Amino acid sequence: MVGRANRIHGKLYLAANRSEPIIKTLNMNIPSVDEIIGQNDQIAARRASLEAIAALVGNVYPNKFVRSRVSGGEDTITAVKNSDPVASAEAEMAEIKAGLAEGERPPADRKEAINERLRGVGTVRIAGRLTTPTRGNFVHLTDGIAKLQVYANKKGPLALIKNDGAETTVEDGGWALWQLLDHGDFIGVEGYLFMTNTGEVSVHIEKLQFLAKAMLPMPDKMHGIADPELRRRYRYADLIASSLQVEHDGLTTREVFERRAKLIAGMRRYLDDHGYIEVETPMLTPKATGAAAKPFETHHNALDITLYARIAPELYLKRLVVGGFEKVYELNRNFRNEGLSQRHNPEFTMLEFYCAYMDVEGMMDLCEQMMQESVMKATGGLVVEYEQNRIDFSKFERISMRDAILRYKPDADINDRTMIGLFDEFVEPNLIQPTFIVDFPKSISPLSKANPADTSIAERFELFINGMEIANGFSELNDPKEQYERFADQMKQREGGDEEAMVLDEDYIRALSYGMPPAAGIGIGIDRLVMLLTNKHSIRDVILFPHMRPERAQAPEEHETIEKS
RNA sequence: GGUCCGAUAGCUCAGUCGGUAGAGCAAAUGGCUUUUAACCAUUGGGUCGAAGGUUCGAGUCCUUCUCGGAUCACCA
Repeated sequence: MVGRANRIHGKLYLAANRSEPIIKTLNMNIPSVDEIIGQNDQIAARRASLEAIAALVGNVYPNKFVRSRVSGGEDTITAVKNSDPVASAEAEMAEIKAGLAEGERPPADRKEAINERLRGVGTVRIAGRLTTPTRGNFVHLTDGIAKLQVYANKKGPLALIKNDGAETTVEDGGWALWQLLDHGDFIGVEGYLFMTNTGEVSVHIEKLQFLAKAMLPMPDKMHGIADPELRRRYRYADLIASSLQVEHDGLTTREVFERRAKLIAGMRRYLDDHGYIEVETPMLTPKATGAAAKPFETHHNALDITLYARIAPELYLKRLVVGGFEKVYELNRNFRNEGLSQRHNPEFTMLEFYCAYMDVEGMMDLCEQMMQESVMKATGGLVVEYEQNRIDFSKFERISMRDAILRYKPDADINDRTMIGLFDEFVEPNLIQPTFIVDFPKSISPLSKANPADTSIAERFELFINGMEIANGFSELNDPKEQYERFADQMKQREGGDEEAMVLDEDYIRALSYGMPPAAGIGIGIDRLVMLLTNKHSIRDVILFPHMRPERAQAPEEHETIEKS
């Protein structure tokens, strides 16, 4: 411990003499240099606790703790908390207490009957993080999902599990360890279940083992981490705060990402069940194409070529349709070298899928059905509250871009050039409920088939919800000659200064020349959909580790070298 | 990049008209040991984001800078 501290001290000594710490603390429980070298009283106290625990138990970072089985499964805190004996005991106690006056104790015989049943469960072995400060003899442990109260009795038999090398031995003295524990430490306990007077099932600890130390103070249990930057930058601490927090509005950070996982699982399930095959196409590509966006550039040393992080998997997936994958999807990241905003992260997750022999109408039907099923799986319903709106996924409107503009701006002068501008300004913010906008101008849809009835219009749709573009799909252009001409047109715009016009991909033209069946495809922005389902207003709140400015020192010397953007 | 708002104890925040730096929680010490958001008592903890200016005196007023948030423009 001392050696480690000295090393840190030596390494950072120069920085410590500057006016500012090299690790920016920003009002958070993250150590500055002073704190790392031990001048912060709270960290110093934890170090002292660690050393005292080491003297007591030996190895303070043991390699494992085997959680026994209560009813077939592993004894996680969640499993115990949700098990039938615990749930029914708490329900019965709640019923008893409902019939009692304020402060009145439950009848001893009824409580004893409950305890009798709880003892029948036998010994439980659970492990977790201490979520409440260790005053008194009750604390809560959490596995990140559920909390379970544990109880240590000073007088009762309370054994200490020591961790000496590979050996674990059991001795008296658990109370001595109990008194050294800090908020946030990990412990494992063995004991029996009992009912407290206040109606909470707890574990009466018979054996106590120390499992890991929290050297930094835990985030505030009432407020969590309030600063959005710190929540995103120190996501691990934010997630801990999720499990500690007593009161919160809406979903905790953990719940947001659980919901995200459910949505994605629901979409995979839907596509797998409908005969789609999941594929992975290159993320590092020689051409950044398939969408209108600026790419990230990198360099492959051995080949000595420039590669681009993909901006869309579209053209690769359609090559697979050419190759005979009639139903294919990819669910992964795309990268666009553009500004950051509430709705834009440099890397974002998109689901793209393609279905042979289908057109744009069929794709809209499919999109609607898939979204409904996966929204239902993620949230348990089809209506979500977002800001002041109630968004109803049970019906998706379809309206042409022209009609939508006329609805909100009846006197609009609509032509190919003005259409998109009018749409963005007057229509988009009004599209709160799920709405498919159809009949896009062909000129801005270079990969899309034209409508046979009106060749100036593309068979393309975009799905809008709460004023955000969520999905984009079309009948895929499969005429190689026309596709070549559309690319050529894009390249002309590019030369005219439009950096985001699409790049010609000759190999894709070759692929189409082998023949691609009629097909429809779609891309769905997963992050934005998650925002809607979790009532989050920033994309950074639905991405675990969103991109941030690098954390750095504020030392004056370094300011001069920082690029002004 | 433009505009607006913000930065005070480890955390969440007060700080009036410019006049000795505050609370709750967290921490330490002692007490208590079936508690329920955070048991009771005591104690420690601050270069008020940085630099400069006005003033007898600046957390407070002015300028510049840093960092963050909101918003606008491009983008999914």
